[in-house]
Amino acid sequence: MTNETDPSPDEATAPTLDALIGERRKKREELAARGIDPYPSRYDRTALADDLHVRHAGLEPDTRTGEQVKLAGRVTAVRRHGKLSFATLTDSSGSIQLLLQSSTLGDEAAAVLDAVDLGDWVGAAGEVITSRRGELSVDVTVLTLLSKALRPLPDKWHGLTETDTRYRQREVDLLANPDSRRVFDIRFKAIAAMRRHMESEHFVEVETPILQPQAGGAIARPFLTHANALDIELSLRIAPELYLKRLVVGGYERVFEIARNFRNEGVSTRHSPEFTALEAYRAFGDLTEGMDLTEALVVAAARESIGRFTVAFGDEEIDLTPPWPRLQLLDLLEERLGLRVHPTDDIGHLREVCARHGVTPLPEWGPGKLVFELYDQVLLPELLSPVLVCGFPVEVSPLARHTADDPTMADRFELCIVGREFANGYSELNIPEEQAERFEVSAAAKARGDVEAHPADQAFVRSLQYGLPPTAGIGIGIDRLIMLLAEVDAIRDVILFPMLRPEAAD
RNA sequence: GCGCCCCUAGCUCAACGGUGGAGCACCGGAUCCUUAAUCCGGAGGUUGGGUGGUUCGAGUCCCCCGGGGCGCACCA
Repeated sequence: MTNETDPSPDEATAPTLDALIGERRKKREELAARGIDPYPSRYDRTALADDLHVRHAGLEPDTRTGEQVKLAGRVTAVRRHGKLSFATLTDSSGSIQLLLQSSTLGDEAAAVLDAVDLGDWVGAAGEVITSRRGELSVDVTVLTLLSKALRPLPDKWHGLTETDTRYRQREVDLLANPDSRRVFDIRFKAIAAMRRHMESEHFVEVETPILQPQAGGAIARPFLTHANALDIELSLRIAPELYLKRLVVGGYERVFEIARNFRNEGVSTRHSPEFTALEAYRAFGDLTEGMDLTEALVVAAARESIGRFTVAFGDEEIDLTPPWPRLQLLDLLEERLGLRVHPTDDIGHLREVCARHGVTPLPEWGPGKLVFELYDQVLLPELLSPVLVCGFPVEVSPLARHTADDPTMADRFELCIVGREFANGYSELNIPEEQAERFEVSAAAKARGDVEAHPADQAFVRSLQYGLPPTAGIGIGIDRLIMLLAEVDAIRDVILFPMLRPEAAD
């Protein structure tokens, strides 16, 4: 059975990665053999790296502060010089240099230093000093291993570039690539800022169903799933809108949800099947309050995530400083096209205008959709600075209230920046009969095979019959907003764990 | 869905169709103020997978499969 040419697993033909992991495992066992626990249960840190830089800025070289601190973080660099070593410790706040002298280090700490690898979590206790070259450091007397990293980290200088691995192993991306960390810091600061703003405006943050019997509130294809207990088909929500408005009916006059939405559609640089939107509803308001709130939220997000109101977009510099112009869609189109269009225009004429501007009309498009497409394909891409575009055709706004003096137009706005839509809002349609009629129209389209037509939602219509007060509603695309603020051009770069095909089993 | 491109050591990258290399990381040694430390030595490879094809010869050219990226279409 034994074949002499077959290498045994222990020999040097084992894969290199296994060898590297084996090396680190060996060091861990050696420490354990000396009675050092490689996985202690806790460490009482007293300072963060960045605190020390702030508190001890501008010290002369070779200063001893007398301040004793205990730091904890990952070892991200080691420079050994015989009896003197330097290491870089990185924690959530930043990095600081550790200075380790064999003369002042205890036996145990010296053993830890010998066995420490890049990526290990350590605790470092000692005095805050500056080195002879003037770098703020901690003169370590006790070095404690907090957790051994068995797998080697990516290149300390080049980091991790392969996008596949960056997305699949985001934790490695985050610890190896400072820019990745920067993007997500912006994301979560911006979301926190928006949440604080909503709270200061007395909005209540609520949770509505993600698993819904019928996905509504937007025009999109849902993901489908099955509930075993009830033996029913369910959809993952495409928007929280209908449930949030039902809460306004129920007396929550100001509600919002930071909602993960799911749309079973194309994946691209700007589309993720799973994305986040902030939706908010404010009773007694109309379009004006919706625009005020949208502007305030984006401004708060920018101020508290990046600390400025200018962002780069390609070669352009975009200024987000409020107030933003609020302009009528039909006026903007008139200016851009050189003629005034309206949903009551002859459909043949509108098709011709579309064709003239490079918009190919589909046969099922009504006049409102034609006007909307002129906006979407011709006007929108040219709106680089923030603009609140007001007044959209009712035909493409099935949940919005129609304008007082024009039944074919809705009191709806979109926020446009860098040629993209960032937010959408309207005065909510609260007349039950009118909502029911609009549902009938779209349900008929659905019955004809339009998979994206909005389904009729009787529970929602019944809710409106109890009375929805005049209400302003908005939705802000969080992922795209973060892309704008962080100046990245792939939506996957602002989503921690984007949807990918499963890794191969091997 | 369609088109184009990418996949080489743990990481970052080289290699005209002609013996698969380097830097970092790793291992051994030297080094008491370094900071992408340095110096000496060493080890590390099924070139994403294919007992598919062409060729005297394939990491390289062709085909199939897998994964990813970008562009177009749908969508926010």
